[in-house]
Amino acid sequence: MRALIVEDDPDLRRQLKDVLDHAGYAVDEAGDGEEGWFLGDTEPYDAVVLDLGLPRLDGVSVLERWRSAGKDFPVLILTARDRWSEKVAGFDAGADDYLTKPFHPEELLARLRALTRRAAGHTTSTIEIGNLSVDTRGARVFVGDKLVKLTSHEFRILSYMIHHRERVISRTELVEHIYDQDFDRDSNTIEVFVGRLRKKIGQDRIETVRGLGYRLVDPAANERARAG
Amino acid sequence: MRALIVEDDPDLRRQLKDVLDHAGYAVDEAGDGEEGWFLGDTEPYDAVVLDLGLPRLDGVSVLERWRSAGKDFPVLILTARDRWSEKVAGFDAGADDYLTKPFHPEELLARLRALTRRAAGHTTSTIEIGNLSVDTRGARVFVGDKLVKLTSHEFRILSYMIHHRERVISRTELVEHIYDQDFDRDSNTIEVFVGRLRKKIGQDRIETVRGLGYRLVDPAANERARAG
DNA sequence: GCGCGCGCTGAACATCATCTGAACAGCTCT
DNA sequence: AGAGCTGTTCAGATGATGTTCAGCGCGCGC
Repeated sequence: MRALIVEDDPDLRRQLKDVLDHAGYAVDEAGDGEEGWFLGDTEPYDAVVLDLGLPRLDGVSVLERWRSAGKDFPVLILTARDRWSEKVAGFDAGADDYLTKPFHPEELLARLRALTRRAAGHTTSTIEIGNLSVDTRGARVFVGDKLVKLTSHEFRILSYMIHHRERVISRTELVEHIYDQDFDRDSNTIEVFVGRLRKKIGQDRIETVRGLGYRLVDPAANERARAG
Repeated sequence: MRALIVEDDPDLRRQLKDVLDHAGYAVDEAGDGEEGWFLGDTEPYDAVVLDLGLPRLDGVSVLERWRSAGKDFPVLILTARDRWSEKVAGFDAGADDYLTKPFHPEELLARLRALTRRAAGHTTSTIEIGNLSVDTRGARVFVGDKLVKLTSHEFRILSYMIHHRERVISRTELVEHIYDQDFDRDSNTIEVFVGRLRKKIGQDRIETVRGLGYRLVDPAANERARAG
């Protein structure tokens, strides 16, 4: 974890650095707003501790510049004054947390932990096979860069297949996962859907294994390894 | 946005509810730890305000149970006492922010905004998609540079959608986050609102994904690459 | 090579989700 | 109480979507 401290009071800055150092952060320091802004704009920090009263460029402005430049690291704001209106301004400029001096080192660390913990919780939701990519949250499918419109059931089937890639999936397995309990067992609905899917995403992306079911494959990788 | 208040003092609870109501949240209330835990375990909240001193089950325990059950909504902790050791315990139990009584309503709102904003992966209080920009603080919406007047619920829906941009949002998800506990589940209110929204911000900005729900998109970016 | 069945496909059909306009109800402000 | 705004309900229209069906191609076992 890499942290930036922007604080003009040398004593407090030193104290902050000690605390963060001790907690295992790699710490950079800045003594005024300009320097702080530059560092934050340049280096990839995991957390920033920012004083509001700063020479050369005040804290809220620094924060606004970062945010409008797309920087999204968590920022914890410090101030000596306990004025709620300033806190509100800080929050709306994009701060994630706030601490009033004097504070207890343990509390600063706890807040930083909370911030970095939450910032880490971003996961992707698109699965790819070859140049076919399925965005499971957005319910969208791309072939290359081209958006393909699928109906609800088509998407469910493709989604299930791509979650079990390179495996043969039987018709009944599909039926059981697409529909609830009772569904007419002999019906060729699945075949119709697979047919429509093939038309939309490309014929060679879904292989049919006669007597067993279907398999989703990467057509480009087919030439490479062919066993039987 | 839907919020839960867990607070045993009836006066303070009423005051909190008023503040959040007025800010456009759909608010549920709980008077003790057990009830609060149950609601948080059952309903999908976007933010929780949790008192630490509670009858039946104390706040830290409630929070710990939620977190170990995988609940990841942002939690803001309240306490009358200014004891930092309790704050630290709260943070390490999984709290995202902390406020000491007495507090200024504006500050509570600012902190909640910061929490929900970050939980959705955004850093500033105005969120844009294409030339549509939503100021979550001022509750104002612009198409290009033209101000659009939205009613309270229209704004709530658009606000929730833009916090979860490029994702399909089901009708029930919308209902659960726009309204509090008791609401007639089958009603086409949402459809009516979406229709009115489309009339105000442009037809092609809200796609309907049949059988799944709606998706807020940038109509200009139809051919462009995908997001993660 | 031959026939059997499995799987494919196009079109027709039925259904269901969603949209839309309008009316109604509730609240606030004067 | 009345006017205006907002949220909710309702019913009919509409079109996309799921399902069925019948005919055909073709691989597979014999």
